[in-house]
Order: sequence, then structure tokens, then C-alpha cells
Amino acid sequence: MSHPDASAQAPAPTIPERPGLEGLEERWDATWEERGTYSFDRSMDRADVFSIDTPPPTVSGSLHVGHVFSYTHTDTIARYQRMAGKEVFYPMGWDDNGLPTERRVQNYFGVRCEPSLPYDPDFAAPDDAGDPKAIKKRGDLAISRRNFIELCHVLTAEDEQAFEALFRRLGLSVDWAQNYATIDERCQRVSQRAFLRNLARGEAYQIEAPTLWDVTHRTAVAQAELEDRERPGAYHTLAFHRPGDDGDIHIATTRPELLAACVALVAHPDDERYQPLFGTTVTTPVFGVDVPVVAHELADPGKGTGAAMICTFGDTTDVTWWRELDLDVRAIVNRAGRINPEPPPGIESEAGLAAYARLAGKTIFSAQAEMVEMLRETGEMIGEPEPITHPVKFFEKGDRPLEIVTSRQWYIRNGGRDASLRADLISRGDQITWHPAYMQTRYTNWIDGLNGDWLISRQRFFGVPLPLWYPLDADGEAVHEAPIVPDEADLPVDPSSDPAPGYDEAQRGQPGGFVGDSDVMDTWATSSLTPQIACGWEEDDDLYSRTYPMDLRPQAHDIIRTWLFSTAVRSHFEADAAPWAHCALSGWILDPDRKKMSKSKGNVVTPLDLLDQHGSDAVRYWAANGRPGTDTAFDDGQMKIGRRLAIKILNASRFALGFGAGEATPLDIDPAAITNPLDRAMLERLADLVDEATRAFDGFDYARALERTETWFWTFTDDHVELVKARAYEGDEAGAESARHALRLALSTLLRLFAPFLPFVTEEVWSWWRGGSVHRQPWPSAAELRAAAMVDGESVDSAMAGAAADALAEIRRHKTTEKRSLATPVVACTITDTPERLAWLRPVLADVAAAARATGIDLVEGETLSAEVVLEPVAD
RNA sequence: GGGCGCGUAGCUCAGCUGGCUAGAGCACCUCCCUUACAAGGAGGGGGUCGGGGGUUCAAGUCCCUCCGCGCCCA
Repeated sequence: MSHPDASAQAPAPTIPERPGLEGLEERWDATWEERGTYSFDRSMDRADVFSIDTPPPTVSGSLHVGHVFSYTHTDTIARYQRMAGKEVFYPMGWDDNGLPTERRVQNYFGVRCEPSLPYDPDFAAPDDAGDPKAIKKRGDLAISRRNFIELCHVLTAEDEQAFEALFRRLGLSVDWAQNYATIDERCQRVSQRAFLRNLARGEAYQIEAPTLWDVTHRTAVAQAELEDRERPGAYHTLAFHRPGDDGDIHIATTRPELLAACVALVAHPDDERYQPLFGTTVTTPVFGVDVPVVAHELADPGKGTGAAMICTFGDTTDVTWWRELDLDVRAIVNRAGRINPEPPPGIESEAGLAAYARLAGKTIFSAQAEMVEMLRETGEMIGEPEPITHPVKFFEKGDRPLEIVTSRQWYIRNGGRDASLRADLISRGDQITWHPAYMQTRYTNWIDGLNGDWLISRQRFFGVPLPLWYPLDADGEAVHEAPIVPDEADLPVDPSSDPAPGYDEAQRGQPGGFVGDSDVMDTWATSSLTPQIACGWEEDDDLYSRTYPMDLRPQAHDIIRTWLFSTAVRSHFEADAAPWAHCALSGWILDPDRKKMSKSKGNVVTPLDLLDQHGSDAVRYWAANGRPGTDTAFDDGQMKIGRRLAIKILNASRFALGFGAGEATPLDIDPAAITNPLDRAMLERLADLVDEATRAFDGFDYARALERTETWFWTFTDDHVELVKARAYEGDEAGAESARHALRLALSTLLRLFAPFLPFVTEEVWSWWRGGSVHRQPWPSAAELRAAAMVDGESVDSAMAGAAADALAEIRRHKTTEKRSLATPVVACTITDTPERLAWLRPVLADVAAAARATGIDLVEGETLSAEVVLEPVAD
């Protein structure tokens, strides 16, 4: 069964006198919506479906040129697959989950999320929303998490509409009935259900451990969210004391403020300077704490003095040392990024306690200054701090260096601690075809470099809550080892406002009662489930069976480590399968200075302006020229060329359809009428083009398909159209009909080849003379074209078309060189060429002569192509 | 420091498993209103394919090395 848009009757032709591009976007978007041109037909079998795991754009913010770029790539593939016979499942999602939205909602409404508050069903958005002055006056309103999330929906709904409008304008062939939003009820349900199943199977676990911590956002962050930034710092050389009078050991550190947290000194086992000291004890400066000297390969003999202090915890290496060397914990930094008021165990001397008191409560920054001051006072700092620049770990959305604090967090296994899972996930990569192929290396490398499991709990509000409660013992302490889980049928739940199963809300926080887990899940813990969400996992079995695993994941290459990898993890656990057959990694848009375009650099062009200025087809043309995986320069010159191409298609179509138009009967294409050798040679070449474009698209190389089609089309208009023009207008009946039917067949083919790239102009022209939507037509068939080019089972040599074009070009060259109009009649002409090429030329010579305005052309055998041309004398 | 990618005309880029004199578009110069299109057409100039070395009958293409740029990870 085919889509109704495919089979509609061809109308009587209506060809505008002066066709134009203006207004095509609005008109055709409305028509497609009305006809359901892109709606998914869920009666199709899995084998006939092509399903796309569309990236949900972050709704808090705006779409930029990069979105236009990469979403167009996917759309060209979607449109090709649809025409190639697949029913395309092409949903859109909105990513409204997470920090960016949270911040906007806080600021816009002047509210603060307080997860301990109960849900207030009567809460209404503050009247002074969007008025910063009024909000500042009244202060932030504390509201429950569920109320907070409701406000997020209010704000994101507006953005979602604007995003949809832009994507429609761009011509994405998305089925807008398949939308989802990562914070909507369905996504929360899927996300919580997947977590519960991970938990039940032992793939999710909680542990109290040192954790990377962002002190600004007061949340734990995962390895995938880290980035290194170069920051100024300084090596401070500190003197540790050996027992008795054995002298000092000097160590260099960039974080002297953590001296109070020092639990050991470390050096490389092969470092001869320190070998005698391993196993001995030294005393820390200022605090006078005894710490062991230990050996570990991660200590770098070339750095500083070769010895380093291990603090709990200054960086991830400290964590490794602490774990592998079984050291004490002496934590001094709290979750607000300040020094704890109470001294850690081990600081006992009066002087040590007094020194610690000077640090207590200070920020990291001022603690460092204070510490340096104390070291100076005691003379235990050697020389002056030596300024350096070094990489410091940051949360990618944070602006203060990460600290490490010990806290209880939830994790999902991802191979970071398990070699066999790691190997399984790496080999999942082999079940996916990567476009371009080298991107798989990044996936493999990322997994290889993992150093821990995936931390998914976040101490934030606007996310999917962890669906967990904990019983409280008789003292009112949470029993974390015995989490209470909801029934799947009750999902989604919010433990901060829903009571734990088997308990009454009144028991919340009471000894013997329960407490809800107040954490939410990492955004990626939801977006890693987009295939499950979009395909209706455990929600719509029928849809799921027809769409999952999906065919294509398109995405940007910078989130292979996050989105792509985490999706692979979830699918591995949930379906024991790779989530998709293909993934296509798009590049970035660079500005003309070859820098990545970004808002902060102020070089972003708004997409709507671009679409207004150049037209959607023209912008799509530019985007589709960006090859898969390749960064592409922003270039409005390319958009102008795209616009010119679209106009050329209108005009060429007007010519090709001009014969017999105006009559009340539809224009037909009768292959039997195509008898002229030049027409047949053209169709042979067109068949080659179809083969090439098809091959390119099958390899997801849309850019190549476009480039070949475009080149062919310009040659077609410059050469073939000029060569057949006279015959089409005034040739004998058979010759004229052959030209006209061949032109229509070529046009029908070209419109379909261009349709994935230029959906508006091709649909416009299609509507002049054909029924239904071009976007539901079958992809052109090279075999049909070759069949149409045959007469009595014989085909012609396509080289005839080239010979004719070359001969015509030779005559044109003479006219141009003599500065005459191309319309100048030729009174005598002799063409010399090889016997082989003359044989090609002979059957099509009449068209060449007519196009050259020559009364006749003589042929002479020779070595190479040349022409002697006598033009009509210039009139006096 | 490790991994990946890139470097071809002034600009943006094609050039696939090595094979005619290295291509396209834009820009530039000259010419042409020709009944689809002047938002067009015909022609022209412009490149030691980042440097060096190697394999080969043959290298922009394969190998090594160096230089420069970008990204990812330490």
C-alpha cells in the first residue's frame, strides 16, 4: 500500500508566467501538514521502516545555524529513504530537562526549588514573572519540586513552539505528531522504569565515595561532564620534617590550602632520592601531623621535587592513591567549597588546632592566602611561589574548579570498573555503521579511558527524580542500604511529594517512617533513552516492534562520549542490542575565521534571518554541501548559489513543460515517443547519475548526491536543452515529440533527485503538472531510464551527448572569440575529429547545426577536435 | 604527552579502491539581450596539490618524516 500522496491523479498543467520562490515555505508547510505527507504509517513492518533517533535540541536557549546545518543533513536522508520506499519514523524531541532550564525558570519567575516542600496543587505562577525589579524586591519564592517542574513546562512550551516553527520553515519532514519532551510524563516514566530495571539487575548501585563536586551548583558531576581548562597557579615548595634531626623533605604543591588534609607523601618507586624514605613517617609543616611516605607509579619524578603530598582530596589522582594505598581520610573541604569548621582527625597539637582555626570557614581562595601566610610565619615555605599555568578540572557548565567531596551517589555500570562490560560495549560499536567510519575510534577511545562508572545522581531539581525512598530507623536515620522502590505501574513518581509505598504521607521524616531521595537523575540518564522513549518501549509494544532498534542516530561528534555512549549503554542493558544500525556524526559550523561559531563569541547568525534572506531551499543547499563529519565554514555565498539553483529549476521546468501546456489534458511521459538518439543518449547519462546519487545516499553521503545532481543539471540546461530547443519547437512531429517527452522524463527524474535537498521548489514544480507530493514519489530508477532510452531493445552510446556538446562548444568558442552574439548564423562550418567521435556525432548532427544556427556542418576525419567556422558578416 | 581529522586556484571545497593535460563554484577579466532563465549565457587568466624522503612503469591519492591548523582525551 502506498501513501495517498503518492498516487494522486496528475492535473491539467498550470505553469506560471513568472515563477518565483517567494512564499513557497508557508504554502507547502501548510499543505504537507494538511495532507499528512510526513505522517508515519504504523501499519508497516519493521523491514519497511526507517526510524531516526533525532537529537532533541535544548529548549532553553535558541536554535543556531549549527542546528540548521545538521538537522538538514538528517532530513535529506529521511527524504531519500522515504522516496526509496521506506516508511520513515522521524519524531522530534525537546530537551528541556536540566540546568539551563532550571536557571532560566529561577530567574524568570523568581522562585527557588525546595524539594522538601510538599506539592501545592493551587500554586500559580507569580504575576511579576519576567520583572526582575519586582522579583528582587520580594525575594525568591520557595516552591516544591513538582511545582517547579510545572513552571519549567510553562516556560519551555513557548520555546518549543518557536523551535517547531523554525524547523517547519526549514522544511524538516518530521512527523510532528510524534513529539516528546525529556521532562514530560512519558519520559519520566521511561527514565524511572529503566533505572528500576537497572537496579533490579544490579546495573545500578549506590556507594559512598569521593565524588567530583561542583561547588557553585552544589551537585556531583560525571566524568563525561568534565573539561580541563588552563588556569594560572603556583608551585609552593613546602618543608616536611623527618624524625629527629634527619632534615626536611621538600615537596611542591599547587594547593597548599589542602595541607591540613594531607595523609601521606608519595614518590615514584624507582626514584632513588626517596627510596630510603619509603615506609618511614614525616611530619607536616604547620599542623605537625605524622604522615607515611609511600611509593606509587603515578608519582612523577620529573614534577616539582619528585615527591608530592596526598590530600583527601585534591584531585582524582589523590583518590586513586587513597584507594590503592589504603590511606586515611582527612577531609577539610565541604560541599559549599569552604573549609570545614571542625578540624579533621589527626590534627591534635595546640599549634595545629590554632592554625586550623584560622582556615575554618574560609573559601578555597582565601584559605590558600591564609595558609601561605602561616607557612611564611613558620618558615616552612621554601622560597617564593613559582607561577605556572596548568590544566584544572571544571564541570563543563561550571565556572569554579571542581572539588572532591565524599558523598553517597548512585551509579550505573558503564565498563569503567569492569573489563568484560567494557569489551562488550566496545564491540557494540562494531554493530553500528559509523558515518564517517573514523568516528568509531572516538567511541572506542572514550570507553578505553573510562576510570569509573557513570554517576547519575544529581543534587538538582529540574530533572527526573530518582524513584526511591529510604526507611527511617528508630533514630530517624535513613537506612540507605534498603531503598524502597515503587511499582512500575505507579510511575512516574516524585519521592519528594509522593509517599513511599506502604507508608502514609504523615510518616515522612518521622522515626520509623520514610524519606524520599531528593536527587534527580543526570540529564543524560534520560536522553540516553531517546530510542526507548521515541519507539514506545513498554508503552506501545506495537510501535516498538516496528521501530526499534532504530536505523539512524544523527548527532554532533562532540557528544560521542555522552549521548552516543550512554545510549549504547542503556540499549546494551535493556535490549542486548546496539540502539541503531547507523550513526551519522555531523561537523560544526565555523565562522569565516575558522573558529567554532558560538554565542559567546558573538558571531552567531540567527537562523530565521537566514531563511528569510535566502529562502529555505537555499540555506538547505548550503547545509547539504557539508559532508558528513566535516566542519564547514559559514558561507552565505553558497546560499546565494543555492537560491540561483532553485530559480534555475523553476525556469528550466517552465521551458521543459511549455510544450502542450495550456491544454486541458495532463502532460504525459511516453517512453515509446523517445526515439531521437540525442534524447536517448541524454537519458543514458541520466541513468548513470541516478546510479551515482543512489549509491551516495545509500552510503549516507548526501553531499555527494547533491554535488553530482547539481553538476549534471547545469550541464543538462547548458547543453542538452540548447541542443534540442529548435527541434522541440519546430522539428518534425516525431522529433519534437521525442524531445518533449525526454525533457519531461528528465525533469521528473531531476525533481525527484533534488527533492531531498530543495523540498519547496521541487514540490512547487511537481504541483504544476503531476499529482500528489514529490516527496512521496518513488526514487528514480536507473533501469527505467535505460529502458526508456531503448528502441527495439537497442540502446545508444551515451558518448553521443558528449560529442554533440563538444562540437557545439567549439562553434560557440569561435563566436565568442570573434565577439559575436551566440545567435549569429553560421554560413559554413567544418568539424574535424577522430573517426570514433565523428561516428558519435553523425546521428546528432542536425541538433548541433540547429543550435549553432548553421545551415549545415561538414565532417572531416583528423587527430583532434577542431572547427572551422564562417560567420555571417557583420551588417553595416 | 596520546588519539583522530585537516592542509589542493585569492575564497569555499570535489578529486572514491594510485592511471589521459589536477577539477567545480564564487571572485576576477573579455564578450553576448539568444523566444525557460541577464537572479542568464559563452569564453579566459589563475595551482611546484603544506615541506622533505620513499614505494611504483605511474603518487594529489600509498608508506615514513617534519611543519602548520582544529578537535577529543590525559
